[in-house]
Amino acid sequence: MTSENSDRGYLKRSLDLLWGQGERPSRGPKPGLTLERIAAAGVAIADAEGIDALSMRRVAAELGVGTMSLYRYVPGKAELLELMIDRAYRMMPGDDAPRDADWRTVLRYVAHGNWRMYLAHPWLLQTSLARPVLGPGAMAGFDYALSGLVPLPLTDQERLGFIAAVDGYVAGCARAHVHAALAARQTGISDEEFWTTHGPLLEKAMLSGAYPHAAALSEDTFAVPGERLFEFGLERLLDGLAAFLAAADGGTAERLGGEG
Amino acid sequence: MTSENSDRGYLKRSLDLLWGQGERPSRGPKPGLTLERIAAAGVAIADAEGIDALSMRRVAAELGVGTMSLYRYVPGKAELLELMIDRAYRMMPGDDAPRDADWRTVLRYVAHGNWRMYLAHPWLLQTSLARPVLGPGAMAGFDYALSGLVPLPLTDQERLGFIAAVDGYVAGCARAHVHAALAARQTGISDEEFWTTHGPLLEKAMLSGAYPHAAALSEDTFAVPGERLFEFGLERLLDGLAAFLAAADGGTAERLGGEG
DNA sequence: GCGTAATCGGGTACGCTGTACCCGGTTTCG
DNA sequence: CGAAACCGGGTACAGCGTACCCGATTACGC
Repeated sequence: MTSENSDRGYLKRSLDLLWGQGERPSRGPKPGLTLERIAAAGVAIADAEGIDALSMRRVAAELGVGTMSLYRYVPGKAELLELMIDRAYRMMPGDDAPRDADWRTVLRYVAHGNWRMYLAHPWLLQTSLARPVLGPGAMAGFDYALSGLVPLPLTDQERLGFIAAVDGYVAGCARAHVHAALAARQTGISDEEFWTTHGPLLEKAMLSGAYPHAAALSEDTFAVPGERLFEFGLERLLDGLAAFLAAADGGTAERLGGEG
Repeated sequence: MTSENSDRGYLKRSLDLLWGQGERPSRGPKPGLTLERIAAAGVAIADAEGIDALSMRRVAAELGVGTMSLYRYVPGKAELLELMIDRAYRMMPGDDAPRDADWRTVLRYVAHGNWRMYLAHPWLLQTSLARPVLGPGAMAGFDYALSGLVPLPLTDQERLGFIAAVDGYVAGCARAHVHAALAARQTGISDEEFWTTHGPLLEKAMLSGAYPHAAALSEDTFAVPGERLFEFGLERLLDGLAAFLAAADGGTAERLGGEG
């Protein structure tokens, strides 16, 4: 992963790729590949075998071309990853997205949709992007979330605040959840097996008295599924946003930004 | 990054390292290094030069030893990373942590502390762990957060829900913020420069009509600093948790788990 | 119609990575 | 005082991203 990319043209090329600005030159043979096919192949590999299995050689092999041919379409692996990410973003909003619904329904859908997206493409949370991807897929998701907030008496900065809060919460929760799920797959050790094997060691640490509050927890505390934990916090967050809305309506809220 | 670790002893060794279970054997020369020094060197490199600069050779060079000597102390790079992560976690809770404070003060401190931690060690959010680290540092932070929730009339699962919600939110927000900050450093392009250079392209996309709500946003919408966005959402989340607390007290809440 | 410029496909090679394997020197026990 | 156990680390290998280069292919200008 070459993230030390000091080429100043890097970003421009990357955005051009994302937004399909490259027009075919007139001369020369026709390209045998498309960005679509390359990105799709990358996503398929990352989904099936994990992000570590993604290499330029592997993608090229999947497409039945020479490794260096990929560089005719993509400046480097970083840009390929950005294409893959924006492609994954395209599943939001889905066909089942509620339209013209109230803000809470929309944000809840966005949260659940992103959650599903992260579970379907765990590598989304394992990548270390140089800059958050600003491609068509990401824009569509953002615009949809925004559509639910337009009728509300908020400033634009507050609307962004609502979306950033939900997106941040989902990404953080999904990260924790996905890491736990990947662990089971990669090590071949299930959660139960993990606890039966290593419970004693951790229990010894508990009994040391260094973590009195954790030691006092009931046994089934960690038995709650990650998804349920996610839902619980999500509803709390939405409640908090609702409370802000009420306070803003009543004039008692500390507002964010000028008039929207 | 070798994450395809199918060795079933991997986890055990890793936890043993984290909890310092390895007793010195009687025979043979004394080790010239310690896990502490190795982890500290790794953290120093990752902080200063980014996670991509972290390699076994680089760490060994930093310590003035041969590359392979590290493998006398650490089974592999993955375990080194776990040591580094738990070491970073140790800064939470800090010396300024409020003790015996109300739950909101404690959770707010946890959130801000984790935020500071992620900004100080951005690589924490770029790592793809096999399993969330369960070392002494992480436990101490968890126990502290828990301490603020003990007096509340909640089930243990709800207490976990509170902490998971805050931790998740902070991690997600910090991830977005850190990626943006790293981008500026790595590409040498400031945020302003980015927008002046690539604003036109994105503006063209806006004017396409595909993103009507985003296009209608006022110009200063994205001018709000990431930290302020973080604070805004955090207070909303804490408000939502407070609302749940009130509802639980009033018996109108949908509870999580059995009796705590 | 044809020379030529431009582009595509991709082979070779370089410097980097994690780490398996092995050997020699050092320490301590029986 | 052997012998067992352990430390340090050199060598080597497979795999990575990609710089550089060259032959084949295409379409434009004349």
